[in-house]
Amino acid sequence: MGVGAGDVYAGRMEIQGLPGRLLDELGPALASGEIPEGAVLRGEELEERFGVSRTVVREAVRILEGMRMVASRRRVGITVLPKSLWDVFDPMVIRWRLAGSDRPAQLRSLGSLRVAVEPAAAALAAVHATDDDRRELSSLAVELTVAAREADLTTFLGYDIAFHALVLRASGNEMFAHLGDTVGAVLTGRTEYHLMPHQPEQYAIRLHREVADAICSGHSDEAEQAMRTIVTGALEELNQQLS
Amino acid sequence: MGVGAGDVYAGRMEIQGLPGRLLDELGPALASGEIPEGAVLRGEELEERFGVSRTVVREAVRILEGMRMVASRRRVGITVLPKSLWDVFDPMVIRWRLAGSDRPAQLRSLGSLRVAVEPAAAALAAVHATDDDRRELSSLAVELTVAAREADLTTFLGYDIAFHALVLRASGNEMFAHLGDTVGAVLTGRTEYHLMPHQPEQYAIRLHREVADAICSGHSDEAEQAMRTIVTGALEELNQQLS
DNA sequence: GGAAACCAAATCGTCATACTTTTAGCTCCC
DNA sequence: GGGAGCTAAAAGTATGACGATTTGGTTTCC
Repeated sequence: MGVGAGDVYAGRMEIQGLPGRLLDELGPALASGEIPEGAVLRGEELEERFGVSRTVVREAVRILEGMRMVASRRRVGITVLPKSLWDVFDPMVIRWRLAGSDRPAQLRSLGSLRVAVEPAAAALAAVHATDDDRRELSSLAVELTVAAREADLTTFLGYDIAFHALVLRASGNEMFAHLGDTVGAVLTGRTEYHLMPHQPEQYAIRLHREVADAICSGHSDEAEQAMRTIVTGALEELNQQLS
Repeated sequence: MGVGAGDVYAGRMEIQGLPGRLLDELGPALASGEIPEGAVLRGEELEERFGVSRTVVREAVRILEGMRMVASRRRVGITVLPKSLWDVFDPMVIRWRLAGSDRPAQLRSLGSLRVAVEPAAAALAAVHATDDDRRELSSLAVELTVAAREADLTTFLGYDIAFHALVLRASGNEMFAHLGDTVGAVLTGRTEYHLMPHQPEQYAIRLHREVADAICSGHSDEAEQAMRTIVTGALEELNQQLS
């Protein structure tokens, strides 16, 4: 059912166990700047602070190290690296930053990224989408329209996310496809923060149907243009609302 | 000296110690498909195979888990997740894939990504670049030209990487900036595999100077167009060479 | 004979501890 | 004052023990 294949691994997106819970504390603290760049933590300190064993702390720190958020050095401790080095494409990092104080910066960055990527993805999708993709896309465009008419924000959000994720996936480019979740996070964040527009909704909806139609009929340029209008519009609204 | 700030942390891109060495073995093995999707490893097995302790294996596995390449489950073992779930933006994953059997796919994906992102970055850079950025860019364009004329491939590669990284950084978008290393990896991979063109070189060089000039004089559209020509050209050549 | 409940083994998860290695920073000597 | 060497602090690694959980077979009851 639904969009993706491989639900076998669903819900496995988070790190499990105690290290996971530690990350849920540390990640946001780092992203919010509560623990600032350059700060130095000691493993033992973390053990005490969170009441977990060395093993757990070390594994959590290793993961943060994998995201290039910290570096652990002997005789020094665990240093918080400058944000410019962080793996800003890592879904966890994105979520943490969206939840924290640099949500505006994160939303702006993601907005520009969407403007760059989604039109290209739409163009590729018009060429590479499978028949199933095209069917699903049409269907989503319709359900999107219905949900919008009924002003059902939650349902609408779900379909909107699914729509954009599908376009990205249908592009046939694995890297674009991977941005599906990221875009989903943006859309969710936007809704949560009531940054959704009310007026231009209708226009945006029509553009979504346009994208779907263009992709279905293989019109690359058209799909690209319509998608570009959607995402540039979203970015402009964003910049406006973040004043 | 040179491009970036913060050389304090230079060379800290790799995971340190035994877990790092384990990753150097496991990562490529996973990326190449030598250990296929769905395969199940046992921690103890890895301990023996690499002659390291549980601690080390667990930390390495945690990192792989952070990249969503594997999932560890009780009573089951360490399962290799489908490639579609891998954090395909993680620099390590990219390097492993570029070194392994799906280099072609990886290069194609990255090629498309560049086509989407770099023109947008160039356009933004024309607006947001600092004076220093602009000076550096001009200078790089010149050195690029010189190195090309002297047919010094290694030097040329270095400047080329620096050039594209600088444009991405000067865009003022942290996510674009972060793709600098990635693009660098592509360019390096392309050179290593003798996928560099010989004939259109001159044209490409001129385009680089055009990009630099446009950015320096704040001509967004011009910069975007010239950059688009560069990257679409690169992508076409790539597709051709990978037949 | 089949289905539901149960049990046991396998494997990861966590903890505690001991030992090793690295290295920042101090001391002491020249 | 500067450099060689010492010291101690912190992470890195190894190991043993136990806990938690999931799977899959086995038993039991209808």
